[in-house]
Amino acid sequence: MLDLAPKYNPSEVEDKWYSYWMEHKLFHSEPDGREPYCIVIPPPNVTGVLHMGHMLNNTIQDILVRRARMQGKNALWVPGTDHASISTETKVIAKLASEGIKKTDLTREEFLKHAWEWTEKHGGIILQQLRKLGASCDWERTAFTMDPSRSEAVTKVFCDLYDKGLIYRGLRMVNWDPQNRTALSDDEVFFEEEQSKLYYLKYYLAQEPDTLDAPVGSVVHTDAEGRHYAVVATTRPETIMGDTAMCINPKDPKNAWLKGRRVIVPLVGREIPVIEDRYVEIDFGTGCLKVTPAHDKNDYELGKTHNLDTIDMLNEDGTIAEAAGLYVGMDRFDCRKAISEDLAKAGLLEKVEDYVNNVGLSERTKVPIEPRLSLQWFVKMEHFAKISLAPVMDDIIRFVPEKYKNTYRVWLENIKDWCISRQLWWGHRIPAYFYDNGTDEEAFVVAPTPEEALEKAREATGNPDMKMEDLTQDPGALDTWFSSWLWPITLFDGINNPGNPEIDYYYPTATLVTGPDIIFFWVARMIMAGYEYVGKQPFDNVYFTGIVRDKIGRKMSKSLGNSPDPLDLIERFGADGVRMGLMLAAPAGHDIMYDDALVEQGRNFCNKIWNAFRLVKGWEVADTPAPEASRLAVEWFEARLSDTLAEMEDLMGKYRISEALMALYRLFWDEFSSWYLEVVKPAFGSPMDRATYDATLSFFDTLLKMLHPFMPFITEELWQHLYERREGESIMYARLPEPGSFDPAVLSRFEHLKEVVAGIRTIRKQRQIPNKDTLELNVKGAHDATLDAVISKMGNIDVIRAVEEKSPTAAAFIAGAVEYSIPLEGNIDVEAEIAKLEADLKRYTGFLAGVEKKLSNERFVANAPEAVVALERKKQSDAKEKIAAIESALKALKSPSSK
RNA sequence: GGGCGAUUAGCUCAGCUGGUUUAGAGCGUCUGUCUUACAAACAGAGGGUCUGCGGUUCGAAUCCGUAAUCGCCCACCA
Repeated sequence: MLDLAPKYNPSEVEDKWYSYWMEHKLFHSEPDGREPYCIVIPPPNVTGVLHMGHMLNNTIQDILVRRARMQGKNALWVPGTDHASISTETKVIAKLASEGIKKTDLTREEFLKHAWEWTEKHGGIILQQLRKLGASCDWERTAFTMDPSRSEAVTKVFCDLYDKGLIYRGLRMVNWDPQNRTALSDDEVFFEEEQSKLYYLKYYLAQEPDTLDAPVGSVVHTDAEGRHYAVVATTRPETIMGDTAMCINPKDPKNAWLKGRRVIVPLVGREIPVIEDRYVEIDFGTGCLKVTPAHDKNDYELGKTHNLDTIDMLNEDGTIAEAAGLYVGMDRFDCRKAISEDLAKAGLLEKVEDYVNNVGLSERTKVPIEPRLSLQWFVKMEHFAKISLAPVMDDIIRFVPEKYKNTYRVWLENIKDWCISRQLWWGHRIPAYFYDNGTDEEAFVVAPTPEEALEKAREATGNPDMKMEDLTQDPGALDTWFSSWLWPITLFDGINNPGNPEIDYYYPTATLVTGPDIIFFWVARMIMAGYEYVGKQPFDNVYFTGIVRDKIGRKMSKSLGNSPDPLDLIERFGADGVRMGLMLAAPAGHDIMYDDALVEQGRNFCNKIWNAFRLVKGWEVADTPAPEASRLAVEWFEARLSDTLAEMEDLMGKYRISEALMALYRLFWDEFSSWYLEVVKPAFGSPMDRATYDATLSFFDTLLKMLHPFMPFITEELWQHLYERREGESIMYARLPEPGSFDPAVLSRFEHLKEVVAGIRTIRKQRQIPNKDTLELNVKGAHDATLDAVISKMGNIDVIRAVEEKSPTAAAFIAGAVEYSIPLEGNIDVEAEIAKLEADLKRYTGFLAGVEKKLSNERFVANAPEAVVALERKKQSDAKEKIAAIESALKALKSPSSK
């Protein structure tokens, strides 16, 4: 016996093989004459650590890449990381804060120094972790979204889009994150339900009329002194300092008495007009709306329509600004509390109700966002929407699962301009230069370098003496996604150096594997950039993974502590086991409920493969003729292998990876180990004939190749034991065989055989007959003797005899329409046998009745396709035969002679 | 408020354009077995009428309608 441990020990082989692959540069790819197959990694955050989502996502990518490689394609998987502007900057600020340093105390350069240090310290950990998983990335190509080549491209694209009129700068209502003090795009805001309050505030009339001429239906509020007021319901009383109007619906009878009047903002004392707009819902609250154009999107629109003043009363950190006049410097939420108390004291608060509303939160910091009017940079999206819709709808880019096409379409059809500027330092700096000391917001030029900017500024101003010091670069950085959307292009230098051999060869990439949560952020935008800058789709297929949840369906999160550490799992179950376990449970687009039981199954499978190999390699070989049973098993398994190869090809083409893996799992475990190996296994101590041995090794070889994309380490290890091979060779580059043709009858015959053997085993078990004891098998009916040699071996049968009638003392079972029986010493339990047969009889009679009902229906026979009718007739005759066999068995049992 | 998707064995899922057996798999369960590759295993068994209702059809898990439940996306009415 070969010296292999009885259990597979992953830790002994994983690092060894990963080093081997690296040492021989087996992951590296260069353009050549072969068909390319390229995947670009969705770059994880540079300072991130590996979590279960990455495990799933990267396992899928590795499977696809390894499979392509084994199909003879030039496979390339490009790794890299994302600078993750907001996320990283937030982390750096937190780290500095812990050292007592405030961002505002630092210059831009100082801050960036800290950020780079942080990036270098934590950066790339995640890529190291991916190696543990077995990821076959071409590490020589590791990229970073903020390295010089990528940065140059980003700047270039910004300038180009600006020149094309697709980027503009404008004053807009944007989502403002007061913690990070930056603008966010709409996609970076998520909404959460919050228990809040609805405050009803009193707005007194500015001028008390002598007589109030209120129309019918008016709801007029009058206080104890007879003064009139309107009531406004708001969730944000702290914004009243920014009120510049009150708005009613022109068709609202309740508030018609307010038309044309002016009211006084409570506490503030400012007079504001009552305006009318159909935007106001008559039935919400009191039908009166306070209008704060500087701090609400809809109010801003109202302000524009009605020419209202705008009072910006919040600072960028969310505290109350000078312009408010009151509560200056107080935090917005403290102010809400204070103001509601003050309003109550002043008798200006009518009532407070509990209210559930949706609050927009910053995706990164989770703080409530503040709609804020500010000057930002935007990408016009109409053009991009136009060029990117059709390719997905027409399946030039195939989405798996397909349902996301819809999501994509709806988003593009309602697209809004993309706010790309962030008031952050960590990121690509906006290449815009102001030349008027910041006094004129319009006085800027956009250029890739300061030198070119100066040139342009001189031209624009007609002042040839302008100096570099007169230019001020926009302090802002670009949205991270403004670099990510170029990823598949910039990895091959397709912006700086268009038409170069690499971009021509690898682009469009084959498949993008990512989560549906970034379909808008990233997938859609890559498609846009792809068409704009290369004129082609960035990828042919997009595979959307699900979310990894815990076994009761909760998202994995740090706070719940329900997220296992991937490296710990790899330690405990082996990388192959973890990969296998995850993949078994992960159909495309389905969330996966993670449970250790899954990876245990994966580990067990590794062990099964390992032990099957130990068995095979432990055999002695002799030049003897092959036994009949072995010959038949080889013929059968060859067919079975081809069958599964074809099935897997089909499933993988549809990205049904978990099903493909399951097919393979069953092939290896049930068919190969439980049947094939058991049939060909020589008696203890006996050698095996060479023909069967060679066939078995060749089967094993094919199985390892089929398994390799899913389980790279164990397959490489065993493949090495299987053959002598030269240093540098690897199963990674072995060719996956094409499915051969086979006779389906070979498979169906073997399936029947399994039924017969199972029948024999059941009888053995029921009667507690040891496997060692040989038995005689009697056959009544049209038995196909082709596989008798196998039946004999697997059932430990010494004689197979055709009989006219079953012996009265034989235990019987029916397989197909053949009655098999095993003569036994002593009496059989006639009652039990009869009961079992009668249950069968009932079942088949019922089945036959169903079939015959169909066949006797003239309309069925007339309307159904011929093949279907023929099939029903076949079912009918099969059932009849079976029933006849059962009845004859019953009759024999019931006849007095058997008692 | 709008849209999309789901509901099949204890659990996780297949079942593609309606007809291949009155529905399949893996895991789990139950019963035997330490049978020299593997107890992380072997052998055997049980388990669902396809969420409810209605319809179309010769025929429905599969198509249509409807109700319920769940999930996701978009919008965000103060």
